[in-house]
Amino acid sequence: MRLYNTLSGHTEEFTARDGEALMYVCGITPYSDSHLGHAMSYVIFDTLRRYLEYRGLKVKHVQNYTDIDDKLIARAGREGVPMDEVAERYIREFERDTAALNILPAHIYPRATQEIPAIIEMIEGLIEKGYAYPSQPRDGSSDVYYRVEKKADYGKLSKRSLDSMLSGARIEPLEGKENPMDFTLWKGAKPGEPSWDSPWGPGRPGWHIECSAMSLRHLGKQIDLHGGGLDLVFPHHENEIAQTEAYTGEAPFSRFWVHNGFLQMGEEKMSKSLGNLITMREAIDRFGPDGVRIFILGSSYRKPLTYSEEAMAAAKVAAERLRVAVTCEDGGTGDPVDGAPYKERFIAAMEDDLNTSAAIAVLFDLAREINRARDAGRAVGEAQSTMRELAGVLGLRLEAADESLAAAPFVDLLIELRKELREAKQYALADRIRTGLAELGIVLEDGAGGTSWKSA
RNA sequence: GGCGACGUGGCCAAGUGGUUAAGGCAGGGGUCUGCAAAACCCCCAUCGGCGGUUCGAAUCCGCCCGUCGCCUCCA
Repeated sequence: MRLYNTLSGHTEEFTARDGEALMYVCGITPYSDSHLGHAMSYVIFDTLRRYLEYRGLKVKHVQNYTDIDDKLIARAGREGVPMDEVAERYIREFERDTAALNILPAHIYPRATQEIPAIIEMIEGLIEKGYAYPSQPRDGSSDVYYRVEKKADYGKLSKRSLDSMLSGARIEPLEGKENPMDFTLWKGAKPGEPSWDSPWGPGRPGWHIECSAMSLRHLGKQIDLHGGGLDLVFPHHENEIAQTEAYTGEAPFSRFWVHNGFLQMGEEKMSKSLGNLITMREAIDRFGPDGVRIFILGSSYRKPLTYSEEAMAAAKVAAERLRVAVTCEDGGTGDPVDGAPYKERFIAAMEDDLNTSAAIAVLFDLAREINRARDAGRAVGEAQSTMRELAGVLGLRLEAADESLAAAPFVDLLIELRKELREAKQYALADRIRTGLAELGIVLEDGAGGTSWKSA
C-alpha cells in the first residue's frame, strides 16, 4: 500500500523487509483519563494494522507506557499514593476503553520502569561514543544530556535546522548544557522522587530514551514503521532518531514515520493540559464504539478533525445504517448480489494512503445495494458477509448493543401483547406500548417477519 | 520570529488537471405502513477572494483574507 512517510515527505510504497512488519506506536503517559484524541490515534494505527494483516502481512506491534514522568509524580504526590498505583489505574482504564473500541491489543506493552537496565546500557553506549555527556553532579547525582551537534542530520524528521530551533524564542539555555538544544537522557533524582541507581547516581530516564531502548530491545535495530500523533514529530521522534541511530550506527532507525493529525475541540486542540476534553469512556457510552470509529475514520488520518456533538451523533446514526444492512434478513433466492466490485473499491481506497473515508463510502454504497436487492427479493447473504469482512478491517463490529439487555423478556412480552392489540385493531392501545417503550429507549420496528426492537 | 496544515452544499467530509464534484447527517417531496420506524426512489454545492498558467483547474503558480497546529509536557 501507499503510505505517507513524514521522514521523506512523500507517499511511498510500504513493504516490510522480512515479511513481518515491525511497528512501534508511541503509547500514553498514564496520569489521567484518556480522551477522544487518544482514541483517534489508536483507532487509526489499529486500522492500519488491521489492513496490513488483511492483506496478508504479519505485523508485530509494540506500544509503550510511559509510567515515569513529572506529571505522574505530581499526581501521585497530590493523591498521596505511590506513582505505580496511579499508573496502574490509568493503564487499566486505557486497556478497558481501547478494548471497547475494538482496538487490537499490541503484542508487547513495555513500561519505562521495567526497562531501566536497557535504558542505562544505551546511555552508557552513547557516552562512550561521544554522543552524550553527564552534567556536573549535584547532591551526588548527575543529568546526562544528548549532544545534538555531534550528528549532522539532527532535524531531518521535522525538517528544521539547529539554527532555526535556536532562533525560536522558547528555549531557555540550561546551565550545564553545551548546547541549549541538548536534551535529557537521564534525570538526576530530586529528593522524594522515585529513582533508580545508575552510573551517574540515582535518577530516572528522560522521556525520549525509553522509546528508543524499548524499540531496540523488543523489535531490533531497525524497524519498519513508527507511529504517533503529529505533536510527537518534534522533539520526541526527532530525538529518538538521533539517539537510536547514534547508538546502533544504523540508519534509518525506522523506515516509515507515520503521524496522525490532531483532534480539534472547537477552535483549539483537545488536550489534557487545556482541560477541554471528552474522555474515551464518555464518547463510547454516548455514541457507541462503531460511532466513534466512524467519526474518526470518516476523515483523512493526516488532517485535523474537529469534534462536534452533531458530527458524533451523525456518526452514530451512520453506524446504525450499516448495521441494519448487514443484519437484515435475506431477500430470497433471486439473482444474488455480487460484493466483489465493492471489495475491490474498498481495497483500492485503503491502498491509497489509508483512505478510510473513501472506504467507508464504499460500505455505504454496498449497504444501499443490499437493501435495494433485499426489497427486490434477491439473495444478499454473500454480499452481507463481504460487507462484514470489509467493516471488520475498519474494526467495526456492527452488532446490536442490546442483545443481553436484562429487560429483554419483558420487551418481548409487550411486543406479543401489542401484536394481539393490533390484530384486534386496538391501535390506540398498541401505540401506547410503542411510545411508552420509546420513552424508555426501546424502538420497535414492524417488519414483514414480525416486530423487532433495539435500544436507541 | 521560524516551520507546517487547512478553508468543498445547512453540518461533517472525500476528491488534487479532463465524463453528471464520493459518502454520511440534517432538510423537502414520494413509495411502503392502520399510523410510525426501518428501507427504497427523487430533490438539495461549481469548490474562501483576486489574478495567472493551460485547449481545459476545486485540483498547478502568485498575492490577499480567514482558521488551526508545532517550535515547551502532550496521541
